Amino acid sequence: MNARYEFNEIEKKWRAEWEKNPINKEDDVKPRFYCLDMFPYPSGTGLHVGHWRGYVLSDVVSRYKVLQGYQVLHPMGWDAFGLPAENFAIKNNIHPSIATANNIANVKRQLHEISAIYDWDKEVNTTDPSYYKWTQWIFVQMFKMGLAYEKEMPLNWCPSCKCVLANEEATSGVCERCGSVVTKKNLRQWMLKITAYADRLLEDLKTLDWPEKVKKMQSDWIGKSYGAEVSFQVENSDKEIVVYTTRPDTLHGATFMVLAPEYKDIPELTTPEQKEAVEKYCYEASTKSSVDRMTNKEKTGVFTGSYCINPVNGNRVPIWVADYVLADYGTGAIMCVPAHDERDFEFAKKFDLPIVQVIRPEGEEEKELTEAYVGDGIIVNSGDWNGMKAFEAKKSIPDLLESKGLGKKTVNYKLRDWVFSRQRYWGEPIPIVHCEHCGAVPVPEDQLPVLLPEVESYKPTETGESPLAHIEEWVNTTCPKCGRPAKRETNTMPQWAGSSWYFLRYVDNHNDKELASMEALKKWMPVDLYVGGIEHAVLHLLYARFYTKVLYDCGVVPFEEPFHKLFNQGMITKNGAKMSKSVGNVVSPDDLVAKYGCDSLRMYELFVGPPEIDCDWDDSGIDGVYRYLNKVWKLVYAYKDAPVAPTKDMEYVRNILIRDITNRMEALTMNTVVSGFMEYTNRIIDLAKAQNGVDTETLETLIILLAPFAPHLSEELWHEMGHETSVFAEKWPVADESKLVLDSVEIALQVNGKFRGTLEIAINEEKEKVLAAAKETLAAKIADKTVVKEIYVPNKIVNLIVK
RNA sequence: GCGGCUGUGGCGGAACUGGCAGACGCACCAGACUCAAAAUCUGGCGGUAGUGAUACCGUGUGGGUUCGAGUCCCACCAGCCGCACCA
Repeated sequence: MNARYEFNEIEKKWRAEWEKNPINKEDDVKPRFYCLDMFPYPSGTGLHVGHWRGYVLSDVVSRYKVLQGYQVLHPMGWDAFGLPAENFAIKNNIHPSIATANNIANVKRQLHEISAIYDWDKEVNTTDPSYYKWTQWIFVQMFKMGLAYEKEMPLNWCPSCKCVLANEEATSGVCERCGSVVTKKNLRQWMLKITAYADRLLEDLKTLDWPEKVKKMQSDWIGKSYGAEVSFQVENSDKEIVVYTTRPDTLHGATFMVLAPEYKDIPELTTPEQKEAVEKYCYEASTKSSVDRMTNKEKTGVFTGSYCINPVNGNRVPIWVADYVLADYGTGAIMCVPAHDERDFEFAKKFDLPIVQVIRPEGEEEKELTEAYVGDGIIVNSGDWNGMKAFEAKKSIPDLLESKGLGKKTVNYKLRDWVFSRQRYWGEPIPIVHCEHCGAVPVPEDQLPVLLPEVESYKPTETGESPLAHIEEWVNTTCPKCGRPAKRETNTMPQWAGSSWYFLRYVDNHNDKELASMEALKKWMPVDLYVGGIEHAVLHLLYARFYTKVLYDCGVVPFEEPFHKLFNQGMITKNGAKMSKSVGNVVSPDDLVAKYGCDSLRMYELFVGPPEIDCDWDDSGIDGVYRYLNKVWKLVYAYKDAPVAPTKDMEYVRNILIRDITNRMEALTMNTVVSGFMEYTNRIIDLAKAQNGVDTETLETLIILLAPFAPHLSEELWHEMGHETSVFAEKWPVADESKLVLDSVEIALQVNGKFRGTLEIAINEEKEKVLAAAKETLAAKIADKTVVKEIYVPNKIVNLIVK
């Protein structure tokens, strides 16, 4: 054995060996564990130390599970459709598939350098026709189920990507990918009816072992609310306006009504005198970007000249138009109760509309409101309803209205259907043929995949037309139903399409008959641990859950939720900024591997901080773990050949090491696992020096425990200990509780709650003896005082209260 | 604006159900080895006062509960994240 830790040699050797003889063999007797990373987009920049953080974590868990006797599925693949490859293609006139293949090769090389135990036979690539055949197949099923439909409507349009965006991609009115301000464009698009699954997507969140933050973000995004639709008769007309409200208890206080500028009946509701003003207002609203509409919160609006009748008290209610009402939520019309809604209050003040208080805070007198009161209270000024408790009435009134034919109980969601088509080249073609006679016809399943054709220009157009639209020989086809000439759908799918089901494909990735066999799905799914960044809290994770539920409904998968446990690793920044090529702050793992070795970098990635918290990268800390691994090497080198019999003290340290490392592994608090290793190794070294030797079991225990973290070093040391087989064939040790019982314990001594020293006592010593000993030790501090109270917590603390 | 999370040395961070705050590591300082440096090893390392044992202060701020609070409760401040007029 070399006296020095030659990581280069060792890592090379064992990497080659593991590639020949994988440590994670197929074995149907063992229990199974599916540990999944969010698969990467194979970017030209390659991986940086931030990517490694998640991959190391999942690899450590995978190896830990192997040691615990599981058969582990830990696959990797490529989310390879998408804009960067396409933009690169436009710039350099290289086919995206070529750039993608190059990038994959590079990233794969980097992944080999962390020695993650990926099973490359399970690799998937979303751009591979044998993969996207099934992405298209799923779309066809959705079409047949009525979940995929076409619609023309104003959509989020990114002027920079020249492409429509889903609502999830346009939060805050800004393009999720490039940060451009999103505008609206009226286009015919394919939509997926994710709203049909809103309730199940919300309800099933409860069953998931996910960070509460992510669950909350999803439930907020779905945005379920309970309320009522109420019909208001328009004065001197047979028209009705239906509004949605979550506060039907305030109905008597509705003093005006506001319609969204896009509300369809506005022209008929507008009086001739108001016509010009209303048309002008609606036109201006239509030209505003959603960012303007959001940031400019100053209320604006215009009166239509018409009135409707409040159904519960017969009052005349003026009808206004204002852009603070959203056209696509609820009915696009609201009743306004300025006394009890902040926005309505502001509007009423600005346009001098009446404010009628209908809720009085309990225990307070009625008084003039200086701001909207939105809390609970007693209903007043509301006829029969007076005296009811508002928040209780809120639940019962919808039924009351329903029985009188004035409205009905309703539920609403913020979630909108998913805009699913994109006007770009590098994506899955949507497998639909448009026929003049038959309408939209899905490509028959035996003709899938619809291959992405070669194209002369990848450039997106200003008009919202896909680059595929110009390839006539591809576009022109025949209708699968009637055989007459027809045209192919030229939009492609969003990048989310391929990533919404890839976790299903890993379990049976060579299957050309179905997307995955029921048997393989039952065997592996759902994913036991899913590791990835928080940025997908709503997007990918919501879409993947939706896909899974759809596939469950068509009997293709036997479960409703794909990811049992989710772990979000924190982002790694450099100088406070997200690592990116354009900022020039990318820390590449390659150099660090060369300098310190893969094992050191793996451990440092975990040691930088709590794994779920963002942290700033600093190279200097890696010296600490590098020194630690050297220490372990020297420890084994120094003592392996002359073992001593186990001592009581050493057995204690060994078992507490096992216990703490295991507990911390289970909690995924990886930074404390590493510090635990350091702490207990220091204790082993001190003891070894004091007793002039270490027992073999202690050294071997340390080596096995360390194996998931520093696999090469551990494997080498394991063989140095004289073993012929892999350390990963060993069993993760279990702490022997009997060795953790101490004879004596050091307790803290306090006087009036202040720390005044320690005392060594026999474990579970009698109270009287401990107190006597404590008083003796503290004699000088309590000499001229009287002890008025004695507090004794067994094996922990004595606190003497003196006067 | 609403909601959530987080505030501990020069830095990253420990502290299980309230019980010796600052584990572990980085950086730094001193010493050993060396002609010297690097590497390595040993020791020190929250603040103030004192030669010293020691004393007092100290986990964002202010209150409270408790024998005892980083940990529990109330109010506030700061930072980060999410949502963005969803009626």
